[in-house]
Amino acid sequence: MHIDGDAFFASVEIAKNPSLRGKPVVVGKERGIASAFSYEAKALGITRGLPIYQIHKRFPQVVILPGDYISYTTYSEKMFDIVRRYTDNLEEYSIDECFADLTGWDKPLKMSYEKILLRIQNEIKEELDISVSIGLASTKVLAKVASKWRKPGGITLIPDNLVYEFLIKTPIEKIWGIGRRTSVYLNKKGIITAYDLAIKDEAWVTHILSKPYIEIWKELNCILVSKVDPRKKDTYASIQKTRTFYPPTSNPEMLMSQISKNLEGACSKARHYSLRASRVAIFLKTQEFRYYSCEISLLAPSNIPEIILPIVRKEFPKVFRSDRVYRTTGVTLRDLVSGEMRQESLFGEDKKDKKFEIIHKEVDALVEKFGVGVVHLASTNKAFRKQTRGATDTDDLDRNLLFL
DNA sequence: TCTGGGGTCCTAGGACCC
DNA sequence: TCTGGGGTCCTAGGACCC
Repeated sequence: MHIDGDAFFASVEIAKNPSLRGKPVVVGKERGIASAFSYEAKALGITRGLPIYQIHKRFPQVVILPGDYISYTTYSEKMFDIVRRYTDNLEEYSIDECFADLTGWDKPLKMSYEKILLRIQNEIKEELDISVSIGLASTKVLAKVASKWRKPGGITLIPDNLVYEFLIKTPIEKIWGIGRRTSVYLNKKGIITAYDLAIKDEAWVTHILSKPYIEIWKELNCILVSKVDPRKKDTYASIQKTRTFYPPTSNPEMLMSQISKNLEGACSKARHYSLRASRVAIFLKTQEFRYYSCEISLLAPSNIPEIILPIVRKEFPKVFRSDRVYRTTGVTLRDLVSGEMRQESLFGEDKKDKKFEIIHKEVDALVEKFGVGVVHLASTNKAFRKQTRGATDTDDLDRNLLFL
């Protein structure tokens, strides 16, 4: 089974404040683009990623709200708990989607599968006042096709013997895991619908496509590749912080300062989860949306920006060129290891690390209490100043900054 | 669509080793 | 050295997802 919240963020906003029901609602004010919208807003022609200022101008009647991620998380957890009344084998796929394995539960529950889906959908509606669409099939890829079949509020079962009848009506680009690039590629090979792919033989598929797509092909043919995985995800493989700024710039100090801010943010999150990065990647994105990146191995895993920043600064010229104009910077911490640091270093950098660790314990507490940015690296200062419209260099003096 | 932010997984090719 | 064959590790980047 795959459950998908209908216009989830907007639905939660309406559940929180029912006077919004029936109105076009858009969430994403704080990001400057529409990240979710109600069906009424969709009917006006609003699409994902549409800039908020344009929505404001073109559709003044639209209610524009900032995202309230704490509420979304609460609703999400409640939704999953309702599903868990029927099976423990539930995989939380994203904030508004989950997979659950109902195999065999029809007998003990003394209900048909369809009845179970209906019950789940009703309980979510009654208790949370939000609508979901549900799909049921032999594999995750097919269950996703099913849940998308009729939105909002749909329930769709795809038994194995009817799979091809659904796939023949499904354009290949609608399949989970097949994006724009692969669709274009497959179209050129004569594959237009999901059915066209499903009926190819394995030799053809392995010759033409790589591993993830071979798995999709199997799942389209009811061969289960990806099991429902109920393990709660409690850690990260990587932590990324990025920021787009306006206007775009070629100024290396400005860019380094943005990277410094990215790094501080990423390290702060890593410390929160007791994770340390063994590698760190930085990237610059140009006006033309071209990425330039590089990756660096650290001598010892760290989550201390003061330790990592000098290393990053040394690598910065690898990605920077003064004749390019950049709009976004980003930092990714990877190869994260969890737990306390223990390893004694040969050259005693860990002593320095430990000192900063003590400082950061205090700084993290201050940030917790007073908000992001109350204490930050001097190297990040330019990036913070950038946020204030019309700021000038003399603002530094007004801010009465303390330097560590 | 002039396009935000946070993730995951996979592959090609180079460096290096025996 | 004008070089065979097999393997691992690392990095950049592609593609996709929500």
